[in-house]
Amino acid sequence: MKKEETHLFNPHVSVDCVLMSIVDHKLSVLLVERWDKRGETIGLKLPGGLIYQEEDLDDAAYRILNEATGMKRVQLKQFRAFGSPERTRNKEDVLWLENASNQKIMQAYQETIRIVTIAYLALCKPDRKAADTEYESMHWVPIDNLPRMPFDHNRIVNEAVFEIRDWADREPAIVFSYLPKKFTASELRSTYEIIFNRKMDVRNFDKRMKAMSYVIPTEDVKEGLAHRSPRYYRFDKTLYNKLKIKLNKNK
Amino acid sequence: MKKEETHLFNPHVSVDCVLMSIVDHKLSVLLVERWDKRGETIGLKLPGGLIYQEEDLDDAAYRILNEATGMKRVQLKQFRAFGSPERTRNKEDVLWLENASNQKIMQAYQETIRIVTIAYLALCKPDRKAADTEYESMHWVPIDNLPRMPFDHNRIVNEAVFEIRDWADREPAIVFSYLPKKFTASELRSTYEIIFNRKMDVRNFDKRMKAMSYVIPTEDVKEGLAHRSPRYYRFDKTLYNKLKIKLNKNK
DNA sequence: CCAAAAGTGTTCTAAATACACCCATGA
DNA sequence: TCATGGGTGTATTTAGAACACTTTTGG
Repeated sequence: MKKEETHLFNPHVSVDCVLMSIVDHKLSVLLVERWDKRGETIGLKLPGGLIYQEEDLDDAAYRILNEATGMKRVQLKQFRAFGSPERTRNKEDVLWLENASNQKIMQAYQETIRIVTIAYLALCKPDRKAADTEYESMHWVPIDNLPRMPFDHNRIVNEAVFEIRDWADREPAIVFSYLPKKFTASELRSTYEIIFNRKMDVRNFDKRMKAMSYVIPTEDVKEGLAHRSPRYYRFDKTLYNKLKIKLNKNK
Repeated sequence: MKKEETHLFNPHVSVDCVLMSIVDHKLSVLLVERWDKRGETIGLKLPGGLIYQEEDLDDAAYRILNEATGMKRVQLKQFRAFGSPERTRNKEDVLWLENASNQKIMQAYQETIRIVTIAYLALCKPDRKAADTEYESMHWVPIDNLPRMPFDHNRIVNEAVFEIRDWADREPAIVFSYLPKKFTASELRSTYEIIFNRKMDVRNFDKRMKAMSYVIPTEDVKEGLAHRSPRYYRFDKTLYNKLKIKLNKNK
């Protein structure tokens, strides 16, 4: 990391990012490889790390997101703090963290290691490359096939799955952060089906989609398919935000 | 505090509790007086404090709730972490905290004071007395008349107001943690009206209440009023929980 | 001409809203 | 007997769910 020498880590508070996407029609989470001192891989974990001493939590989340994926303009949502003392009981995890953050974490504690982590959530496109090298190797792992992860990362991901559904209900905009600029009706429907893990009726979904006035049909169609060419739609973020403000006024 | 000598504070993470109730028909927040070293009052703040080194966040929240109000069985919900470095820019606030926690906080930091706080929320009955003496003087303050508070407590309370409405929608049970064991239909309606800050139609609310099968009419009536005696209802928590489990299965 | 997905309406049910009058009680 | 809030039903609108067939296209 470029900033490593000019910033001091706060060894008591970390941020973990649950980046979700859909890969091979499965809701998946971005995990990064973890290495020991000799550069041997020792499993997968959520992208995350200690905050800098002078850094806001949200800023730390965006920094870590960016370091892991190169993404900058994704909408991140803080969804929960995890602070059980049990999180850091595993010495191996802590030793790894010392190594990764180039900092003696043990010394910051008189007695017990204790790190509270703030978990963030985003839905994103899966086709981004890591822009930085801290995480040379990132993997999209389907949520029904997670490895055992360090700290309480398994628990964090499980909670995040519930959270993403809630969030998609309240803020449909986040669904479009997964989709490309132009998408077909069935791509949008399939996205909802995978996030909510249930089939949705084609005609009812079509009605629902028509009710989203910020989903604009274009004149473009997707061609080269072995069936009728579907129309492309686009998400109008400006319109969405205007409507949101209007709705909030009624509250 | 009894435990002060046996537990070590973690000077990097605190918990703040937003306890809400209804006082004089206004949604109100419990604030406690803050004193300087000479015992002079220097304004109001949210009940909150540093976590113990070996204490889970939820446990810390319940401890602080209990110290402030004597309450033990209230349902607390973690709703947000606040971690801007700006929170602790005001030296006076930090000096006060050192005094209140009997601990040199400054020394725990190499450079800048930095405390991340996890905010918790509860709705409760306003008629509890403080069981402990850390907060000798607690005050219910209506949310539309908040004083300027230390750290970012004003912001925390503002966010909490949105949160309590969300929460009451998702978990109607919390509304009954404000009400006494027996309550009339109009007391329940008035509670909703005050939480959501809007009038609700009497007949529609009655229908809605009848749909809450866990709100059980009793044979008791409230007497001594200058009008028809209203029936008392009670909240059946066991039934509520059973129904909740059934509903969750459908998800 | 066949396989595969696109596109399209109606009916039913449930939930939320709007709306007004008589009743029981204590003062 | 009056003032005060208690208690009650219907009609309308809205949102969501169930449900099936024809069209377009490439192979």
